[in-house]
Amino acid sequence: MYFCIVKLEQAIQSNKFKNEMHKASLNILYTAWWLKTQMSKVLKEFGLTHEQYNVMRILKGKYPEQMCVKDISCRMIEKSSNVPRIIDRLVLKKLVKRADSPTDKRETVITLTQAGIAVLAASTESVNQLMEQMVQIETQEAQELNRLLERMRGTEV
Amino acid sequence: MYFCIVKLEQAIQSNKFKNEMHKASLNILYTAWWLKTQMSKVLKEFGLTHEQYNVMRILKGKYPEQMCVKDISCRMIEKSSNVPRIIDRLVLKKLVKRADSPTDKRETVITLTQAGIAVLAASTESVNQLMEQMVQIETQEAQELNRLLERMRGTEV
DNA sequence: ATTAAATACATGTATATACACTTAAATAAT
DNA sequence: ATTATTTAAGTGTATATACATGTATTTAAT
Repeated sequence: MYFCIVKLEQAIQSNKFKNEMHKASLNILYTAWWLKTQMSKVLKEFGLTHEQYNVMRILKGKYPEQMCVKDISCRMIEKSSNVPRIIDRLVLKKLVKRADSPTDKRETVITLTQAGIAVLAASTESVNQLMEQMVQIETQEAQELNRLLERMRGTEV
Repeated sequence: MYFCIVKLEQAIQSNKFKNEMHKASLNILYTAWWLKTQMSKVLKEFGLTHEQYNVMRILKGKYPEQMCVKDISCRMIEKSSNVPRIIDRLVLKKLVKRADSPTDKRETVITLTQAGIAVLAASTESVNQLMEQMVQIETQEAQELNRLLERMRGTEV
């Protein structure tokens, strides 16, 4: 049982921020890293990486429908992920299966296997448990966080 | 000139969130990816990756003092970054120089070169410019965002 | 003083990211 | 109908991440 580093200043050993906005950017990057690291620890017990888990969750969202690679890609959190190769590894572990599309010969269609569904269910339970004990902010605070993040991204570029 | 995707639901083509907390986690991960992607576009013009830039900024914080690899590592946003190899690439580009430590033979000490300082200054200006036009939230909102992120991480595990 | 433990860094491997390029197939244009 | 364009997926390369291991050196313990 330990306390994680709360303050960004401690985490990156710096307090030289240009302004609150700059600090917020670094805070978001650090928090994302922290979230991924915590989750990866749990997923590792199931032999999964964060990205493999993400692909499986996306497939679950449409199950038992099949999904083509493009449809998975556009739902990924990190858009530049190389989905074909993530699928390669899931196929090797027999957690998903890949087949040629009947309607479009360019496409391949992917589905979870029964093993995949089982592993996903078990790992999701562990991840949810972790999240509940790790992150204890109120619903209202989470809402405000969502509002601010979307406001942050919502600017003309 | 285009508008970026504001809503998480659009960005990842899903509205199936367990709760606001779950949505906030995904929102943080997506926003971090978005920030890194935008910044990387700018840094690419200077031949830098996001991580190489981070190492150079850390070195700048102590300049003209030299820093050992460990001191750089513990200041990285992503703690699991492999700093020796990031430095390898910066050395090849002659943006930093590496020398044996006079006090501890296990250590190597790193400093920015004059070229490194110039490239860092120019790229930082571009990054700041991008940030200013990209992210237009109020100081007060940024403060609230910082508070919420640190509250989110500030839980016993 | 010698040995044991800890530390700093480097190296190795698997996976992921970022992005350019290739190939085959589908769609649009003529 | 033929050609051109676009699209879907896969491949290749450089870099980064995550983590285990190796090696030299320093510090602590005896």
